[in-house]
Amino acid sequence: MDKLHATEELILQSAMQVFIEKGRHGARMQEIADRAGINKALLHYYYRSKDNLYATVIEKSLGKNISDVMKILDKNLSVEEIIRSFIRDYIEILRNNPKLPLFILREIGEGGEIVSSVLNRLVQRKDIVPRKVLDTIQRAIDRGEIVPLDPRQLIITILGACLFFFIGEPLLKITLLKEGFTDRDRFIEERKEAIFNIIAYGIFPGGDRT
Amino acid sequence: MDKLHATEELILQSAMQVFIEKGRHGARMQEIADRAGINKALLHYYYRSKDNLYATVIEKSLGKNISDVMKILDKNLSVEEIIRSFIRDYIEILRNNPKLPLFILREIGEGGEIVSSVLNRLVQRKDIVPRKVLDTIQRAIDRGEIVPLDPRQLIITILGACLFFFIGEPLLKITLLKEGFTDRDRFIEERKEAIFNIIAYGIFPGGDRT
DNA sequence: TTTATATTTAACTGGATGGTTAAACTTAAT
DNA sequence: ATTAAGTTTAACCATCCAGTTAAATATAAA
Repeated sequence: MDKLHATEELILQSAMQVFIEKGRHGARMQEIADRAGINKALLHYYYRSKDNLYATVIEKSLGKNISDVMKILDKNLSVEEIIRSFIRDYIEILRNNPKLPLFILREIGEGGEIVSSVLNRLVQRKDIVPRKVLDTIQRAIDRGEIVPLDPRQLIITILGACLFFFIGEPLLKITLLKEGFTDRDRFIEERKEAIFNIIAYGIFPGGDRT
Repeated sequence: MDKLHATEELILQSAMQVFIEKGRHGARMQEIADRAGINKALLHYYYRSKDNLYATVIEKSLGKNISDVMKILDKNLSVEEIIRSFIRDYIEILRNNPKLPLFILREIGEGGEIVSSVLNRLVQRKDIVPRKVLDTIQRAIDRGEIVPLDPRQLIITILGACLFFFIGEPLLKITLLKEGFTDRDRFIEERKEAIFNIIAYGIFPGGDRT
């Protein structure tokens, strides 16, 4: 990376960290500068304003997040393989960036002009509807390979199942996981299997549908 | 309600709204006062400081959230009935307070001293591990009524499945639900059935386990 | 009516923040 | 070596914010 973009990128990474930790209004430009090991004036040299920096961070992290999900979902595989690999790969991504999803959900949930224009720009720039996987699921339903259901309900359910451990972890640790939670990595690994098995086969053995 | 507590409660409700919308650092005391229809000095008369008000809001909303979940989970029912009623009731609660969970997850994810001490106080004050439902599930597993799995994995999966639509809605609306999402209430109702059926029976018909 | 408490007003304050500036310094390219 | 661009420093500034204050007013209770 050339020097010009190195500093720009360094600032962006530092800003992302601080915004993730402190939120948009809690983050301080001086702190971002300290984190990046530069002086504050340089933040403005490169990004002009706090809002601009924030918008760039939102755009970057959102783009990456959606891209991650789409990449995993849009594969030429059977539904079973898509679900299995999605759960496995997405949880791996979440394990490596546990704080990013909550940051994104939080900022988008909060709304505001900056977020809105980032979202609008994103939508204008490319189609982010996961059409392929929706079709794949629907075709599998038509062929009787999976039960009739709205593919979107299925995907939302899987997303939520994968995400929740990571976005709710501090709370889970004082409630559900307060006792006997000794190996986080193992629990996450088990999570991959557990989610897939529940989604695929449910929890009632050989159960009939009602 | 007596007058003394009416103002105190009014301030608290207004503060909760504003904190939910703007976050801790984005919320302004003047705005909270405006929302409550009082003058700003009265905020300090009743709650002494912004931090104190925030801590009270966190404690209140967290307490309610955990209480909601625990109340639904800790019933004397079969596993099937617990899951069915949990999904139904929890989604109803979420429908009526769509912004609260994300607020809580966000603030806890952000951490900080205030949140930590609220969490500590909460933990000291009472046991918030949902023991009963964990036992119920484990006993059903032992009896072969449901497949062997870690009860905590199951509960986390169900929580995530119920929550995600609500916390991720703005993002889902430009991605997965961009097209054909015309009746939100209907979608939410369908969600109850979809989640239950997926959890209970999975998506592969009469599927064998792997 | 008096007393006590709750509420308001309007102005103020100290500190923090995002942003700016000019000059100096450093680094990279020619 | 010179020039151009990137970076730093240190100070500054206007604005905003949480919090304060004294006095006045309103409301509730006795």
